[in-house]
Amino acid sequence: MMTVLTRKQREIQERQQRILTVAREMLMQGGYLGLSMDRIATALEYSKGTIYQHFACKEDIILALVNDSQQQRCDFFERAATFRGRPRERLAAIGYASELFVRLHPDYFNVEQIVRASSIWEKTSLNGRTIMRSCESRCIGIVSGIIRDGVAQGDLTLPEELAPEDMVFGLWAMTFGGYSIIATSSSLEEVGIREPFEAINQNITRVLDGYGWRPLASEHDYSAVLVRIAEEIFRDETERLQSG
Amino acid sequence: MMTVLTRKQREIQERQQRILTVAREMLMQGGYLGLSMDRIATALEYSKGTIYQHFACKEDIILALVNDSQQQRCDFFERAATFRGRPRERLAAIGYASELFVRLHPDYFNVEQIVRASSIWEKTSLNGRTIMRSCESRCIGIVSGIIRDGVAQGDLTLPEELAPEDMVFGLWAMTFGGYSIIATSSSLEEVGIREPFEAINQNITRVLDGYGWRPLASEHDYSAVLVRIAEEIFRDETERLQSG
DNA sequence: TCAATTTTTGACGACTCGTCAATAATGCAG
DNA sequence: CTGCATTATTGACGAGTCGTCAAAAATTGA
Repeated sequence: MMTVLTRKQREIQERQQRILTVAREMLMQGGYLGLSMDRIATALEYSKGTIYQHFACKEDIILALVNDSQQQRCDFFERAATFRGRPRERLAAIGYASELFVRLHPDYFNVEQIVRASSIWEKTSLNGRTIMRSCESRCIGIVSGIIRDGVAQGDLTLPEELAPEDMVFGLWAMTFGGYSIIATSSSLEEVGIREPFEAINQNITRVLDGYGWRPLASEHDYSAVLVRIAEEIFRDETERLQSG
Repeated sequence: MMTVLTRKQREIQERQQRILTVAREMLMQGGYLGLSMDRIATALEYSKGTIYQHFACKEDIILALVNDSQQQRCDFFERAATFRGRPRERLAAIGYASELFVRLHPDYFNVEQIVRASSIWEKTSLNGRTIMRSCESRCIGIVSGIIRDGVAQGDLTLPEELAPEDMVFGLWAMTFGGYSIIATSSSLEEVGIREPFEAINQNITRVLDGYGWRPLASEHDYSAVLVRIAEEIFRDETERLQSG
């Protein structure tokens, strides 16, 4: 597809990006209520009507922001799944990807929570919703695929009544819940939770051990594996994180 | 404290309740955006000013709703913790309380998510926030207490670097995340998650097994324990659930 | 009974969002 | 280059929102 864009089209694309950039800033600053179409227009020195040419409503802008990040997470997951190793090691790579993602997008879970809550979802366009759903189910598919590999290789046995997807749901719930709480709670320290990220990792390890997924954490040096994952799969991102 | 309320004071208290009732309805109907102070006033046939005599802002009404439920959950947890049995059985009682609560308040996690997201929190009054925080930390305290009992009785060993609170955080993340996803996702079935509640229970069991908390799920008939919990601690609520 | 106090009211200002006729810019054909 | 057709941009507008506050009504108590 060798489409050559006209100058106008390029301008429009660029403007779309600028809208999202300033919108993200406003959202971080003042949450859902801090994001205002008028203020976006003023900030970019366009009229409101022009902004509405790009997005049908405020909520669609927010969803676009979520989807931008969501897509990056999907990519992270896909790359993580290519790690060469036993299934549980590959799942560790997913875990690494997950944490990397949340550290690179510290605000993401705030925004996802906005979309999920408060009747925002209902106002978004079908298109945006479809993108979000497809990202979600791709991520689920990647993880459940690894679980199936684990079963196939004999490292893991699931009870009959439990589908791999049910196991994914547990991991999903723990990470989504954990990161959301971290993003929205001001005072975890006060209730005795000093290192929430580390706590999530620990607890996820326990889930997998609880399923008896070999090799267990006690049988294998997973921290060494994580070092390899960081180097082999996420070299650039890891560096970006350490320097930023 | 033998305070006798005047007729007026009783009226006011009653009105407060009615405000919350109609607000809850609106919130369920149309989310954050569906809740309007003008409409509350119209619905109750008072003027807006009178509503503002009860709550300083829209957000405080929402927080009051959350706190109402939150307090009930605290009570559930406290009652659950009184179950006579080994620590892990008492934790199972907490799990039962948790599920009972979410089933009795199917909308609660929607509302909690609204409060956590979208800059609502910042607008709430100090008073309401304090109540919510105190409920939260009471719940955490109850669970971490049970964990400490488990350690004390030799049923459970925690790694040195892990505080009981970190373990609580894992359970909290899984339940909060799971219930929130359930409350806000329309299409779990489509991605292969058929019985999300059951899946959460299963996964929590795995976490505890992963910590090696005796007796393990395989060594003990916890479903029989749950029957006892339902009968001995939550007889009324369980019935209400089955008939409602 | 009547003045002091409390409660209630709803018009008001300041902001939103999203629309849409009118205006400006651009593309294109002759 | 000119003049028409198409596309893009504008911002005033309607409909709602929240929260305030002087004025009106109700209640209290002496």
